[in-house]
Amino acid sequence: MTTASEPKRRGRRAGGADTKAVLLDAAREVFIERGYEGATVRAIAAKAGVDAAMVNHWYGSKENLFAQAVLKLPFDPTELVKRLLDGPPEETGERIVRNFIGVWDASGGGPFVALLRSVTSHDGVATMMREFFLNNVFRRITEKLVVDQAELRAALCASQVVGMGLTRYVVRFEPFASADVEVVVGAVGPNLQRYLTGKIG
Amino acid sequence: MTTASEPKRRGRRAGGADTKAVLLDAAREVFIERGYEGATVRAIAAKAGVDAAMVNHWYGSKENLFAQAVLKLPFDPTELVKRLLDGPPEETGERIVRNFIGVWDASGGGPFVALLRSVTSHDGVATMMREFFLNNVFRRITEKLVVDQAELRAALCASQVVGMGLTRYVVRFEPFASADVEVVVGAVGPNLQRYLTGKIG
DNA sequence: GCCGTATTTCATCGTTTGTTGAAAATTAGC
DNA sequence: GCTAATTTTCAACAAACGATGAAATACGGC
Repeated sequence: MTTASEPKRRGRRAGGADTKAVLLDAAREVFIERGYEGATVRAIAAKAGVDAAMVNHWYGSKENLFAQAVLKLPFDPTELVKRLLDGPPEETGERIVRNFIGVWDASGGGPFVALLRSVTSHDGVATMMREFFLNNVFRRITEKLVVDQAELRAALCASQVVGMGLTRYVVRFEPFASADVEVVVGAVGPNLQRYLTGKIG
Repeated sequence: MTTASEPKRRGRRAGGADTKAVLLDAAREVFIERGYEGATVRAIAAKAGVDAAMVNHWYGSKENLFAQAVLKLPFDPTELVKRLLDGPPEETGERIVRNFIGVWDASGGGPFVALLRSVTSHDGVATMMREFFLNNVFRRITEKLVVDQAELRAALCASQVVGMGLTRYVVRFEPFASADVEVVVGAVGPNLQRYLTGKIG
């Protein structure tokens, strides 16, 4: 068996860097930049400074590497929802915008762009986005707010939030893409709030 | 010269169908379904029922075929803008939603999905989306409405509209994806209207 | 019916893709 | 220092890609 679930590290390379981790970081970068199909195993290995065969040695396949590097959530959605619900209910929309833009901006929009860039070429990315945005985040929020049409409201919020990400990080509609966080909060927040607690009929 | 800008049709094949046009339709379908990189010249030719070499014979390259089949607008933006502005200004948001959803639904979301599926793998798609949504549509609308922050308002509208498309056709957030057009109009229209003429500061 | 051109077919080229297995290099345990 | 396990390198594989050019076919003009 060479798939190496958890190496017992008998040998180690000169640089001392952990190849498996370096490979994961490089993979994340390249997947973000080029999407699943656009990212080649050789390009990932090159960015990591190792041989291409290391990918299959440490992760078995490109597919599995993608799952580890991109598909796996880097944080706990429960914590995020708690933060979004913490405060006046009538300001939930603004908090949602502030949080998402804040997190995404901090990483240059990376994780979101990675998902979107691969939503075409990799089965399961769309499912994963549904799972996250709808079931793990917005559905839980509309649940707590006790409103009618909870599912539709959640989907509406998701539509505005992913649209925000698409606009700001991928297609880059100016001046929205470069606008200050608080400008976006002031603009989008109230609309999100209407989706959450307003009249949508 | 064999690139055939406008063939003088000396010869014709048994079926009588115009290969160039058949190829264009097949290309549009496959590009929509698999994106630029995912769509192979051979798959397009197969769907058109012709040899793969026909692609290069009639269009020179896969690149050019993509431009002809997907990148080229199938309609006049000016006409669309006129339609969107025709009516009470306070209902512009609703008209925008009704029009876009109407057009997209009629084609199963095809054109929009094609753009989004290829926004990763083909240079110029993002530029083309900016050109269309911002400069050709929403920027012209906010211009006519004579409002402050016209650029930002246009970008905000674009963010909601592309988010709508992404949600309804690509990631398919339910129940939004299957909702009746008028439900979407009632839900999203007012938000779009606020982006157009409301207070966004 | 012949000729020239347009169209189509076919075989094939040169790359690039993910993946594999054997050999080489490196390190820990003793 | 020897051994065994691990990690890395290297060469190569089969498959699929876009593209090309020559040969074969179909058809209108005459």
